[in-house]
Amino acid sequence: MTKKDKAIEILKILREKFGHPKCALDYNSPFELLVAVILSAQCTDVRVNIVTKTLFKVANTPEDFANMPLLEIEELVRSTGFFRNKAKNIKLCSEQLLEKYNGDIPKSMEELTKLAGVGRKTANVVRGEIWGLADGITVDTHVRRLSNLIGFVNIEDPIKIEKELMKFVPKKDWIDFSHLLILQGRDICIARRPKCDICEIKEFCNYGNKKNFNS
DNA sequence: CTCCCGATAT
DNA sequence: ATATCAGGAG
Repeated sequence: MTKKDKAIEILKILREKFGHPKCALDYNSPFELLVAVILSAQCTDVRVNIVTKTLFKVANTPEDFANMPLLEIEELVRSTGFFRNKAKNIKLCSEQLLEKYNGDIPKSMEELTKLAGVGRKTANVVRGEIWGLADGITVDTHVRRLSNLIGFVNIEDPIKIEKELMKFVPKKDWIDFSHLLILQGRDICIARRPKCDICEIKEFCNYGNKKNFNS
């Protein structure tokens, strides 16, 4: 079975399980999504949503953050971890958006990844969510883990993983592919304790096929 | 490569 | 106690 066939089968099974996948981060504007994704680095979406619920009542535009004292932003985002970096990046990114793009979010990958705190993963998420654009595949910690366990790749670098996945995952499925692997990663293929015994895509997974690492 | 870093599950 | 959570910058 080719990797492409495997990917298509997995997509089919996970679509039946999860339906049409959507971003788990709460937001009401492209800018709010951008901030939420910056905050989501090494932090659960559940935690990010708790923080942004309060944060966006205080500030939810580039102007708001550009004018807010850094220490105040730090306190508001503290519980997401890496809070000094994240606060600094959100403020700097807001200033960059105002200076270069009149407060709007640029569409291109190149422009997005030049913004403070915005790497390839964040840019992929924003582009896919806001405009349905995908000239890349979002590779986060879940996509990386599952791609290796399933046997799609045998590397750890997210950029290289993305390039490999793009070779055989049908382009029309790039956005859903990431969403669905992330959902399966949270639900079943948990890093600490994968529930291979009840995994719906076990038969397509190198790891789950070898042995039943259950409960 | 290292550093950033709090909350949570195990 | 320790690994892990929708990573990015220097």
